[in-house]
Amino acid sequence: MTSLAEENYLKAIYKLQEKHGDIVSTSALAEMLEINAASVTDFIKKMAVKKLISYQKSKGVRLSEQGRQIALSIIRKHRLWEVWLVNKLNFKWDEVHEIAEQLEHVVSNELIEQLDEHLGYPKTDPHGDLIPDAKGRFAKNSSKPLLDHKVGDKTKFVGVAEHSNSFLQYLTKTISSWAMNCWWNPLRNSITVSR
Amino acid sequence: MTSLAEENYLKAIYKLQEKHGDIVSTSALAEMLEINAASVTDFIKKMAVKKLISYQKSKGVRLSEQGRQIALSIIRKHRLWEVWLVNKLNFKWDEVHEIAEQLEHVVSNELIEQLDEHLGYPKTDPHGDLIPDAKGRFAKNSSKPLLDHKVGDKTKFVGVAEHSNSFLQYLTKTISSWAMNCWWNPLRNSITVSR
DNA sequence: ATATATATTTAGGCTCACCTAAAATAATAT
DNA sequence: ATATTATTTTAGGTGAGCCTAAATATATAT
Ligand SMILES: [Mn+2]
Ligand SMILES: [Mn+2]
Ligand SMILES: [Mn+2]
Ligand SMILES: [Mn+2]
Repeated sequence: MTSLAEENYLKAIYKLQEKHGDIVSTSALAEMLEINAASVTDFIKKMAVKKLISYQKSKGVRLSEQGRQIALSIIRKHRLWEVWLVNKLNFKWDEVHEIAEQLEHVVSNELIEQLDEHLGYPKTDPHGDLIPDAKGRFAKNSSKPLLDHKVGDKTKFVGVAEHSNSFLQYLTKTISSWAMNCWWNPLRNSITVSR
Repeated sequence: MTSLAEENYLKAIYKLQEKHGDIVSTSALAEMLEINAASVTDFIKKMAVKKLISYQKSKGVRLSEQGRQIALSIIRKHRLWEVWLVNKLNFKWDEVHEIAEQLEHVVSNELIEQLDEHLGYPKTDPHGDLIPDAKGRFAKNSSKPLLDHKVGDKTKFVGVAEHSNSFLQYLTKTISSWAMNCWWNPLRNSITVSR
């Protein structure tokens, strides 16, 4: 069984691999998890023994295939719960992350598959992030960054790359409805759109 | 903040007080929680310091008002989640307890109040147990044990006092629908009914 | 009342997941 | 190439929540 701490490490490593390429440093992990670097070194050594990651001393870590699958299952749960909170319980998109951080650790395959059905098999979460399927596969994403569009282009807003509550609240205030025409946003590179 | 372990202790103490009166013994608690009695002694001493319970050495424990309120909030969450699992996710009544045991520990008042609304403010859970409101108050219960009825009486089945999965599955097989006429059950005292 | 059985507490220890301080290693600047 | 700085690891330690074995207190039987 994988512990709460392990799940959080796996998710953090996954996200850092996504953003900054293959290998993840101790300090990057420590910063993301808000855990002391010495503790991180300790913990990743144990995770390596369990084959959740590969670890090269003083170099960094990378998810094993097993570790990657677990990380994806956590991300799947997180995003499905966010959809539920927004679509069924009427939460705003800036109110769901902390709650989903807790719900993502509930263990039950039946639960998550029933939830998926209940929600109508959504492909993306309220922030536009793709939801992996039960086997960890993503649908392909046809969205493009807002900066790839010219002024005057008509396009559909589907999600954000920046997830801070303050930015989400800013967008909510600035933009009146979810599906709408887009315009240039002062915060560079923070909105993605699709045709 | 109250930890997962504390929440489980509080809930167990509450249930034992309900059933066997005021004061709860170390061994009863140890048995219910499947934790060694020595560990329980240790833990309840700390809970007493935090004023969650009162504790008299070698006598037993009793919930403080604060402890009782926390216990009730856990029970409220447990039962609301069970309603959700059955009514919205199509689980059977014998499949929800273990999942609710996890969900009951998720912390968010907004979440639980939204959930309550989403479910239409149910008064009872799928097993007929009353759901306390946000302030820990129960509606009054007009149901009566099946044994208080005579053969031939017409009555409405509303819930069970015995919660084991095997018994729930037995009932599901034996009784075809949720609202129905009742008859004597071989398992004494295990069904409650109301007019 | 005394012996026996049962329940409870004390004492000492363990694992998990964290910490700080110091040492070692790697990266960067001169 | 050497000094300085930043990163990573090692060493030692902590608290939460559990354990077993032994000691003590309580209940029951004779
Ligand atoms: Mn999120
Ligand atoms: Mn999201
Ligand atoms: Mn239950
Ligand atoms: Mn129930």
